[in-house]
Amino acid sequence: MEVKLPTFNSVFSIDCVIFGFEAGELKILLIERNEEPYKDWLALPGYIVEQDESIDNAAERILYELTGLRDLHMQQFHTFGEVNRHPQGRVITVAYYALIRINGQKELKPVTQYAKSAFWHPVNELPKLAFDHTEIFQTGFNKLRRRLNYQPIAFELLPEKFTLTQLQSLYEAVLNKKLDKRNFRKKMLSYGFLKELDEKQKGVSYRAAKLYKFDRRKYTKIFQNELNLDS
Amino acid sequence: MEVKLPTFNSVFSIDCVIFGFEAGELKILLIERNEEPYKDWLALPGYIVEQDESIDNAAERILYELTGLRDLHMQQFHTFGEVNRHPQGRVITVAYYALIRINGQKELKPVTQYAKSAFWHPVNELPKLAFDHTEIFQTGFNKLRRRLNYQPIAFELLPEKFTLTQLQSLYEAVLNKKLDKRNFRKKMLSYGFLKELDEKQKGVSYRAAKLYKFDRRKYTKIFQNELNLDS
DNA sequence: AATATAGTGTGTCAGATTTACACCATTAAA
DNA sequence: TTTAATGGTGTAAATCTGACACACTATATT
Repeated sequence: MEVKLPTFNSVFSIDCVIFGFEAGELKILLIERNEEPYKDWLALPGYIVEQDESIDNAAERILYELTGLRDLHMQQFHTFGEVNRHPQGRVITVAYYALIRINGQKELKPVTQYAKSAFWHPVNELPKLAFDHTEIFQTGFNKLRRRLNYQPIAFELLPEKFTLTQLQSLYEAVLNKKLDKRNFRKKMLSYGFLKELDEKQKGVSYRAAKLYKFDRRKYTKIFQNELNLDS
Repeated sequence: MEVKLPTFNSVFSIDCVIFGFEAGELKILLIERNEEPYKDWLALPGYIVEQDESIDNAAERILYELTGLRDLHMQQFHTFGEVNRHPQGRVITVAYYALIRINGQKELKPVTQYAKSAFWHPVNELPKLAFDHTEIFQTGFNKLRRRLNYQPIAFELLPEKFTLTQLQSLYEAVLNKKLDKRNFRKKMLSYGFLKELDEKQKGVSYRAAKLYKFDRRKYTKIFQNELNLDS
């Protein structure tokens, strides 16, 4: 027996909180909207999910269309479903987050006309955002903080080769507190998944620091036995 | 300028993973479906969200209609959005979880005809469930495990007055491993939010254990300064 | 009354982890 | 050569964790 699903005018969307780290500051990706409602406002990159794509795929597509960025590892973190969160009807949105190295070269260029531009903005002093995007951002930021403590996500925000000071300042930016240099280094190195390179920092006008990189293979070897309770 | 939202035949639903603890065993609430598809199968309590209710409200309503339970503190934990997770069309579902004291008296009685019955089932040896509900359950169970370590959720599963042994066996059931009795007690008591009562267990044929209760006021006082990163 | 049964309740020590804390080294620029 | 800026390092105290065993108490059984 076939039973038909009820047909409602319900719309699903995706919104993305994309974190980057640049010049010692944590930033997120914003777009300038080119569509009503909230035309000309700043907003998180987000749009409507199509009928025939999974929400994970939708997240990737939408981010690409609005910013030109691809192949990020995005994870959903919360779904926002208040009745009046969208002025034009019922829209439930699934929020995703991702981390990315901000790369001077990589241009941010919307592929659709729904956004006028896309750009990085420091997470401190965020302007007012469209819809309930300020709340969505805040929830995502909390998630990021929490995950920083038990997942190797910091390395996705840094260049491939980085100094311990850069790593520490990233932790400090995300957690919003000062850490002790010696203790921080001792602990990070004790994990055993940082690989010390034979290279040093270049172009600084003071003693150059050693460069390290994150050894993902070692990381998984070390932590393969721990339950993955992340889902 | 008014812009109309596109109209898709998208359907939203809620599914609930409700945990209870009884006779030393962790259980979840299942229903027997009375509707196609998957008529007569066992499933998590779940149904479709209405146009004019928030998803949080929908979760409460749906659980009530299918099981007769009300006023649980439910929290969403994941949204499942694969294209073909529902055989009759596109249905995206937001999964919620909650913890509850299983109370002998409290009867489980569906209010709607969509379920034939509702009952508790041990989380070990779960039968095959309808749709992707096995995966939803598994994700929720992982979430529960993780939260047990940093949130005072164990107490929602126990009677108001409980013994330390009961508390320990709950932890053991959720984490699925044996804990050391002396260390467990030392640690729990050291937090300072367990209130020792002047009462003892009754009706046991061996030395009666002291009863404790969870002092939520003390708990919040102790942990008020810690960042609440739970959202 | 004696005994069996079943679970309660308790302390210590070793090892690991966390925290606090200050100074010399190196490089480039002035 | 001096200054400015950051890199890099060790130790000791305090705290936390994990391993480990036995006497106590209440009831039921004989």
